[in-house]
Amino acid sequence: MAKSKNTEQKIFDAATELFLEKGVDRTSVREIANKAGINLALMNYYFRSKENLFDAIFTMLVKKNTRKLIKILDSDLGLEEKIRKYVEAYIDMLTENPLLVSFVMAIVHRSQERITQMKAISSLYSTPKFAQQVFDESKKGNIKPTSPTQLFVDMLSLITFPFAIKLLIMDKTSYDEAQFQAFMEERKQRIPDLLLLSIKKDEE
Amino acid sequence: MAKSKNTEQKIFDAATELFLEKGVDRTSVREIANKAGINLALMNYYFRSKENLFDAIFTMLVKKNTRKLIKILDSDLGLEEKIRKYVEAYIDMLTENPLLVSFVMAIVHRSQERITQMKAISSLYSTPKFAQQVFDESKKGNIKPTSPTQLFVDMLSLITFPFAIKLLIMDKTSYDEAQFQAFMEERKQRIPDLLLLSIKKDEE
DNA sequence: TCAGGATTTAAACTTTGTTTAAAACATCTA
DNA sequence: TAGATGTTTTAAACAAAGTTTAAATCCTGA
Repeated sequence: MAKSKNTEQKIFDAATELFLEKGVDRTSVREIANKAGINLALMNYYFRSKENLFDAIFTMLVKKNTRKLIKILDSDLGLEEKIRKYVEAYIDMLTENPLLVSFVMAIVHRSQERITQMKAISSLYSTPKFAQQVFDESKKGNIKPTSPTQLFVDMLSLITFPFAIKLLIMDKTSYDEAQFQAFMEERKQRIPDLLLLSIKKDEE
Repeated sequence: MAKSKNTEQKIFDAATELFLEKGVDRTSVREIANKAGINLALMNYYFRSKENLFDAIFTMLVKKNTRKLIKILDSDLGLEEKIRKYVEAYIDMLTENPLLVSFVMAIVHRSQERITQMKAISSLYSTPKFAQQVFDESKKGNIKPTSPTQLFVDMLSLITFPFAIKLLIMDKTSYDEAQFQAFMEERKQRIPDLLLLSIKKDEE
């Protein structure tokens, strides 16, 4: 068990590094074996397949980087502050881990079916507390009657999609890296403002 | 040239059908050759590679399906009506062509670099007229001072991203296909309302 | 008509991920 | 301690994929 754990870990670490560096598709199993200093077949021995290895790594990365987001969503903060904190933390997270974006895109694109089975993803998008909160505030008349699902999808879309089309935006606007950062920084204000405005009760 | 055009077209058509049906990755070149009734090597003769063939098909599909969208964006409609029409047409388009979504995701994921070079995509997201309009209305004081880019990115995100995470949404909400349709139908109202609210001048 | 370019073919090549079967190693029990 | 048993590692082969090659065939224009 001692040495085996070691080998498994070596594969996991080497693959993580390579996947992040060059993307999953452009990383071959032989390369992983090389970098880990192990025999080619061991990858299939420990992880059943490359796809499986990717899942394991992806789950780890998501778990590691989204704890904070889930905590915010499940906290007792008021709706406004919760949304502001969530948007900011999410944008920070994707800015610091640009590869998570492409990983998510990889999943979304390559195996929509599988994405719903991944617990890490699943828990990230499970929002009972947030939904309840929106529901309660609607009922109490503090905000407009609002579908929690629509609101949450709005929020996710506004946060995530711009990262997915980052190069397109940079191309169209001639932004450099720093300007794109500033663009996303601006969105930390803009998105909550937009969302809060949309649920704000009409003055009567 | 007569027969050749024919062969090229046969490859193109067979590949289009297969790509749409099973996705690019799950379609092999041999399958395409089979379906087209041609020799395996002809695919590489006419299109330099499978990747290239995909690009050609993708460009065709985008062109074919986005003419209407571009027309709306370049029209002389007022900002409000333009946004409403655009959102509706875009959602209709993605609803009718679910595969365009996964095609876009495939591109976004697999070759961000290349996406900016694709003229079809590029023209879809080139919005000088819309930007000018937002700029003018801002200046005239008809709407809040608004960054056209931010507004356009908001709009695209709110329209497109939900399709990308469709299965996730269906899973979380236990929607069936029809309910998801209704969900997107609702967004045809919701998204313009949201966007217009965000640019509406504060009453003083 | 026939020379030369375009098209088509069969076959092979390269690189993937994966599997196999035997060897090496470790561990536990009689 | 010796041997059996299960785990880990190895080298080799496999199948499927995209691509390339080189020869054969077809077509066209002088």
